[in-house]
Amino acid sequence: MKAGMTKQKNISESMFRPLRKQRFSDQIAELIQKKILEDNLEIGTNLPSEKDMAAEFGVSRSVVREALRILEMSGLVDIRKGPTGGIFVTNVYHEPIKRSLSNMMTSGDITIKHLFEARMLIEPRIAREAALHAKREDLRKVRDLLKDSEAHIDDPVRLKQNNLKFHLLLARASGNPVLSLMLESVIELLVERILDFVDLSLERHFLEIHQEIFQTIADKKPEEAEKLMEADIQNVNQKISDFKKAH
Amino acid sequence: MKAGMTKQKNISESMFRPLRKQRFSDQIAELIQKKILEDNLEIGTNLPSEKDMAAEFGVSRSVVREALRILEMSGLVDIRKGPTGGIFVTNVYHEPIKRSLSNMMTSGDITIKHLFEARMLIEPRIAREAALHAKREDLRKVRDLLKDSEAHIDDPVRLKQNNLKFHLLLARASGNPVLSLMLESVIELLVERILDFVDLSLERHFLEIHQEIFQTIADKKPEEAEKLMEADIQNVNQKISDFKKAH
DNA sequence: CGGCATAATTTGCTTGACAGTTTGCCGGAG
DNA sequence: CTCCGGCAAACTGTCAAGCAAATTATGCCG
Repeated sequence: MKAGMTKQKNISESMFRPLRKQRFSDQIAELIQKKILEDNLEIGTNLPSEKDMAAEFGVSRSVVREALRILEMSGLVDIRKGPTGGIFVTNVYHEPIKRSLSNMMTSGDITIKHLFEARMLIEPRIAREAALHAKREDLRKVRDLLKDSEAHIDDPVRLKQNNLKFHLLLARASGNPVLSLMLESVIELLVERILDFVDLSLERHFLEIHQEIFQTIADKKPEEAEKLMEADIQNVNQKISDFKKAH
Repeated sequence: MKAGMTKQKNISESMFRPLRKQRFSDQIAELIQKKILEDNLEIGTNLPSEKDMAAEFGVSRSVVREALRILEMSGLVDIRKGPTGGIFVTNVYHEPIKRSLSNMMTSGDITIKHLFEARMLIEPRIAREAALHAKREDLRKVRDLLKDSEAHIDDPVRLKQNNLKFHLLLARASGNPVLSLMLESVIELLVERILDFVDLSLERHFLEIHQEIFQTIADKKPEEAEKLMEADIQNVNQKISDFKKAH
């Protein structure tokens, strides 16, 4: 258990060490990644099988498999078994972020409160940006979602799903994928960890608020959208606290 | 190992699909991860070798190796060869996030502008929170850093490094690791992609601004810290634009 | 005591084989 | 003709054993 050298941080030292030879698996992961990203391969594109790639790159299957674990964790590929199986392009860039946050929760570095604070910072801004930049297509999607909720007003589970989707759609509509990415990760983690267990009876109320928010966005009123969203999240936050106290 | 059962995401769909059997490598990655996080193993702790783990878990080395690629990408372990080598605990939670953002840049989904917008949203808030919550220890670190900069006022490379560090230290001092994590990822990516090539002569000026900001934080003036930080980033942003136009 | 070859340890990679899963195909029964 | 069952095929998943490469400790020798 001798400690043994942590990673170096400052340049003067790192000038001479980091010529560390890269593993084949890392290099190949990078090549495949480059192919996917630079060629903008569509989601669902079928890449060659492990065996074929191994042959193409001139390495063993193990190396390719390790590379695939890397790409999988990066949210770039999806792997399925069987004759129609293989390696498929995907993109779930927020998964790695969710994992990092989740890990920090497990180790006790962050709490739900921190996540809510982050959400409280990002989401009102997103509402604002959405009011400014939402495209017609974005608005249509949100409108359809709200209509679906109205049509299933007595199905609280569906309402809850839709209410979550509302926030994700707005994030996409904000026009800044960086904020969208961060918000998605935070929200999905919150849902997994607590929101999933909260009283369903509130969802109908949330829907009403969402309709209000949508209106201000459709009307391109950034200030009001921002404020309403702030109130909405504060509201959810409050319900959660109540809920936690009651249990 | 019949169970399988991955994590489910939404209730209605997950009812029928996700009984996908998990790979050994995934399960083992999870076990090791749990060990690291829940036992709060210190950074640098030496885990058993591949061979030993394979024996302990009763699987082949290939499986363990794939698990290690997963943990490596999650920023949880660091692997070195040789007699003093092995598998060491680390924690670079922001690396996966940086990778995701980097991938999105490569595929053209985001631009530098988006990153700056995110930074513009997060960092003034961080300055504010730092003014409110910074511990004495945090302040000391920042003070030391600024002193080091003064002592090397004629070494622009060092100044640049320190100026970057200033932002990271402040993020840590904010008391919210979620915001800190996000900011670190964004800033480091910006540095890698562009800030590294910008005129060094400006660094001395940035140092002065940082000193001002530090003063407001030490004096616990959140409003002013927030404003100064906003101006600082706007300033950097401006310099970058100028620089890009000139090249 | 210092320097240098050597051994030991650990990761990195290869090969070949077989198991498990999922789908398409084909043939026979109704 | 259609439906059903089982077989074959095409993948990924796992194992085993061994060698290569890197890196450090060891111990010999001058």
